[in-house]
Amino acid sequence: MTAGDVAARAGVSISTVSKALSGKGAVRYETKQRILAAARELNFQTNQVAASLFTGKTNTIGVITSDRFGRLTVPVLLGAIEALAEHEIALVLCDGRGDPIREQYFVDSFLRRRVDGILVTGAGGFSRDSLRPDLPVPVVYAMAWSRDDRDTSVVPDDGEGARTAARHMLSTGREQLVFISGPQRDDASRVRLAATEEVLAGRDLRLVHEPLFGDWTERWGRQAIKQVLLSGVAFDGVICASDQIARGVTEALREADVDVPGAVGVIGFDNWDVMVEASRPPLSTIDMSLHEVGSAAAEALIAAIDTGELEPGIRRIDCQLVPRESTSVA
Amino acid sequence: MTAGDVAARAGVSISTVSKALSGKGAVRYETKQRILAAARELNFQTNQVAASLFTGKTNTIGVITSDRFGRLTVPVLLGAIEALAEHEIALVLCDGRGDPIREQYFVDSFLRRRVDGILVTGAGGFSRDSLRPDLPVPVVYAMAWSRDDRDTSVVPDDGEGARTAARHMLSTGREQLVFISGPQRDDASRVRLAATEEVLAGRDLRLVHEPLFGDWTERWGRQAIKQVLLSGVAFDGVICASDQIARGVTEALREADVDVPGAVGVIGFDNWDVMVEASRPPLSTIDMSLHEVGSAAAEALIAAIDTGELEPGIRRIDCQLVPRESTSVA
DNA sequence: CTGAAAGCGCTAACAT
DNA sequence: ATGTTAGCGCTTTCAG
Repeated sequence: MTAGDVAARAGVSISTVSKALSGKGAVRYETKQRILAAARELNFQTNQVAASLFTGKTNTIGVITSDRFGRLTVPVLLGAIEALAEHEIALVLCDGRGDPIREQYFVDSFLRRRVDGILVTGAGGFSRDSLRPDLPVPVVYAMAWSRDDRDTSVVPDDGEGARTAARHMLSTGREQLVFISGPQRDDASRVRLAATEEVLAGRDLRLVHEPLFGDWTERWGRQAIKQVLLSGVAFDGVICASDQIARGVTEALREADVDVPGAVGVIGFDNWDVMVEASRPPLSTIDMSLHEVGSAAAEALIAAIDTGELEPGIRRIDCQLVPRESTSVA
Repeated sequence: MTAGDVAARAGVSISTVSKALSGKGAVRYETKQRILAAARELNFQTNQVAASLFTGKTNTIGVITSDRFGRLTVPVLLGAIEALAEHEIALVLCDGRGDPIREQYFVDSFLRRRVDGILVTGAGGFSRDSLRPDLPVPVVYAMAWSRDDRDTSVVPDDGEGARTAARHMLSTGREQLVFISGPQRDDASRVRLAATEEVLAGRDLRLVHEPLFGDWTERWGRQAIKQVLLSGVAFDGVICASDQIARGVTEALREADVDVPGAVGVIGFDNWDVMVEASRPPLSTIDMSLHEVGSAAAEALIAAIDTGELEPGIRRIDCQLVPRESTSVA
């Protein structure tokens, strides 16, 4: 089933078929109808492989993920898929598992497939090595930014998100704040702490308890807040660097008969539906706009493919405050 | 950068380069080394597009998902990716959103791209319409099975999983069982209930409370078990059709001072780490072997591509009992 | 063992 | 407005 078959059936030449189907050449209306009809009858679908060989464009981009589609990666991917779909660009996916050897292998495979560009996604809150210098196609990093500043990366604006969270606490009248996060070594922890302290400092305030670093788990959230309760320090708000931690905190407070949000407000980070909605009360949180991170990264890639221009540096996407009951005021 | 450049540099013809690089023709050792060296120096990567045009194979399969990479789809996809990667097959992904029009559009796009096969994934526990009759490439359905019995589908063996759960309850000495599930209209609910009742019947037992149907949420789990507690019926085990429900149940029992697993055992379904581990106590559950569902579906597709043979019908993959504290016996 | 030649199915100048 | 032609970069007979 080739354009030749359609041509024969419509009684025209192959190039006329090409013009009619692509809409790019001048073809008489009537002829075009005849060709379209023939194509439909034969169930003809243009062979994109052949077209790509000629044009040099595959309308395909390669995506290499390093964290096995973690919870954060999936929305990013969906945002990218959606943006790409609008440009009729497909995406071939592979799982680098954060292993540079595997990554290089897949990059080669992408190059052989002549993808038009490469998108690299990773877990949030981490930087990563550049994929490879001198790649013949544009590359954009999403979530995990490249440490090479000639590369282009798109990430959520973590710092601003954390500042928004802190401001929200203050604006709901809470000034005795506690900060609980994941591992101290994670960039996300440090950035969010710094942002929190910055906002407090702007009001001549400080955290009432030294920042608590642990894991990104509910269990740690429970444990950390118990520690704070035991310390006896007075507090009326808890800023958590993830929804899982916030849920653990909320649960432990509930069990200690501390009223949330009455006595203590709690805010999380992520807007992860499962955590946020199942929590009692539902959690206020910061949404990282992951979908938009993905679509912005894809748009940048598409633009780079079209124009050859790719602005280097890190682009930060705004986070959104999502207020729910855990910080509401009576 | 083409095979011609490599040929020139190595002082041989293009066809010799092709043979040397593909390893398919007879080339003198020494010549081959020279060609390999030239290719390396020029950073040459075979143009797969051109190769595909000739061979008619793209080593690519199309994946169309209907539930936007839900929690269940991701592991399936990873299983498939892994299996495909071993055969150097790439996967192009698109998101049908369960919309037949979109799906047909993407199928056409796959056909134009000359994918070698199509994998259709969906949410678990549902059947779905066949993609399209008379597709020129093999199609395999994963998780959501096709209602057309000429199609090939791979799904977790839900029924057997539920029977395993019920048997586990009995074997840990619990006979007064309650069953809590999601919506009654979902196949998953009905299959799991039937399986549970079947196992009980085999021991001349029945559920001590009529089965409870609601949503797949923690909230529903809490609410349902409260209802059971209020009814005053004596029970020593709760079979939940999802981990989220099980977590809600466990939480509510804890708050009602019912000891789990001492007084009541609780088992879930899914083995969703976040739910299962954060629960107090950690949940026993049924693992649906999603990774294997994905890899089995991919293997079937690969075999079909190679041989043209695709055994129709529904293949069920075994589920695994994962015992944890919520059903342990002292 | 190596090379010349004929396409794979399409697109885009360039004629007509 | 339509057709002719010359490739895109590769693989694979088929000669030498």
